[in-house]
Amino acid sequence: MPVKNRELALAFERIGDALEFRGENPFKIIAYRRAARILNDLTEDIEVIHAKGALRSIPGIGEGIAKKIDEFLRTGKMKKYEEVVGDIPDGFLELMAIPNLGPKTLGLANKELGVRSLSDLKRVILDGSLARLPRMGEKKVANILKGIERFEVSKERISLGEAFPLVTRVTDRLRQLKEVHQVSPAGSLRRSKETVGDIDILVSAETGREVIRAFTHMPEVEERLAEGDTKGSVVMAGGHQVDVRVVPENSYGAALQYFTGSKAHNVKLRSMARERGLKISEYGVFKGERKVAGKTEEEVYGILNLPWVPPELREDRGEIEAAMKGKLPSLVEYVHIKGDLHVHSDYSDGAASLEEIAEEAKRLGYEYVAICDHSKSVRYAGGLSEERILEQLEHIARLNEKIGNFTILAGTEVDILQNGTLDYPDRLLEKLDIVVAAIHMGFKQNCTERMQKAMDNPHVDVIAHPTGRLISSREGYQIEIHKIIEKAAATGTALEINAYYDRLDLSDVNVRTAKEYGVHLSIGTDAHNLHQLWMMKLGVGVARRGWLEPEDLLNILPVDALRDFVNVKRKRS
DNA sequence: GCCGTTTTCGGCCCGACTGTTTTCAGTCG
Repeated sequence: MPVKNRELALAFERIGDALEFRGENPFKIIAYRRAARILNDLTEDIEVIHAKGALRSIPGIGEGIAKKIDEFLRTGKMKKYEEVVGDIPDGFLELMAIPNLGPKTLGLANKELGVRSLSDLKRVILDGSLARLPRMGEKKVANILKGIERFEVSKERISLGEAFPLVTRVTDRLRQLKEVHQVSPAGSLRRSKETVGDIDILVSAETGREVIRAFTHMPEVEERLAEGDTKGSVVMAGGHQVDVRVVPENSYGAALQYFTGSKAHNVKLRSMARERGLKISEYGVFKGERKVAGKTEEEVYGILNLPWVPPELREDRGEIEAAMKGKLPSLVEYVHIKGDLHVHSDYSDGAASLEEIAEEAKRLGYEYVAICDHSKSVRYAGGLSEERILEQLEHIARLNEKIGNFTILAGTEVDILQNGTLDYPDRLLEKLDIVVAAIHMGFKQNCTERMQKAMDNPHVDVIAHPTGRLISSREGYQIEIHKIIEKAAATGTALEINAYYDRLDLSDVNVRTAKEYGVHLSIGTDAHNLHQLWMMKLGVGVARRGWLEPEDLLNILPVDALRDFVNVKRKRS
């Protein structure tokens, strides 16, 4: 994300928090938070938009916020920020993330008891003074204390790749119950968001009690938080919360729509409904007292004259406007994928042999798989010497003759060195079917220029994990992603959607920007063993969140067309 | 603070749950 987009988003987020804490007009708070979200989601650099004088053309950015953006970009400061956030102690606003403790209570504790930090808060709980404030009591304070415990141990959101297998186990189990009609994950997991908060699962059934009981008594359940007739909530082994809700068949669609979110998408949908004299809730769409839709999601969208919107698009990033105009993209699907374009074998640091990988890829229904082991400088990952990769090349050729109806593509994940040259010479690269290039060392050293230089090489077909981020632990290279995308467009180089669960790099928003620049994308799992090949599904999720249609992806090409793509760039020079 | 084929002012999504209340405020999703 462009650096100013991020800084402005953070500033508006903080202003929103501060205003909430100060008990300001809630709609003003929403406006700031909306602006923060818009800046996070923006595919363009806000400085570019500012230079064009087009700030006000962004929906959700009005006169006030446009002025503040302008002030910040010109002077590096924002008066409003200093005013409302300036004198609040560091870390105080974060206390609003404590479950069961909201701005009102925090504000009260601050005003009446001088609470300014987490340790202050604990003190006024323990000495009983918080419980004596108006509308407070023993139980409320006990809940806040529980919230603090969760806050302190809170593993933040878990990654999609960890949540996915967990939710599949639960939904498979629920489907076996005779009371159950339909089962679906909901929430951010259904939207394929890269991280997931609590895991929500929706069930339609005639009676809820037995379903909930079966769920809360699954062997993996560590703690039961709630166990009613329509809702069950547990902590699973590993500390992740999972909620199951049971609804009757005739409101399943409305409930699924509701619990899938995102919040911003739903808010917009509801406000559209209101303009038409309709009311949407998780029970259905109502005209006065009369229920007019709710059995399926298609019905809910249909009553607003909209086509069904794929869950991955439901982020209020223009999908509702596109749906109104009949311009929703027809998104790529997992069944379109003909091969995995980034897999490691036991030649470098992977666990599986070429034979095993080919067999498994074939079983998954692919037509090809690209073996992209590390190059010689990446010692810690068993990078291949030039002799060794030539051996591998011959090995692949022999296997391809043996296997019918399937192609192993000889590739490499060649390192982009500190000076921007590649770790193998061109005379070697030209022997390979596909060349994926990546940075693994010197994350802070002019990465933008190095990648640009690499893309100028006619043999480089794909840039792997272009930002280098690790979701759980690392920010990524210091790069200007827009320059990378522009260069990819100019040189006919594809950018990777690395589907490894902790990477998902490029991210959804960057994928969408790349598409807008006409860049092709390539999904690779970066799998280091057979089991990890399933993560292609995560990559497809990111592609769909980036609005990709089949033709935007290399992976949907038959093998000959894929070779054509490679040759076009090689012949250019 | 944003926004407008009913509005440039007066709205802004909706409901459940909980705990504190004697009619409702706060928090959550």
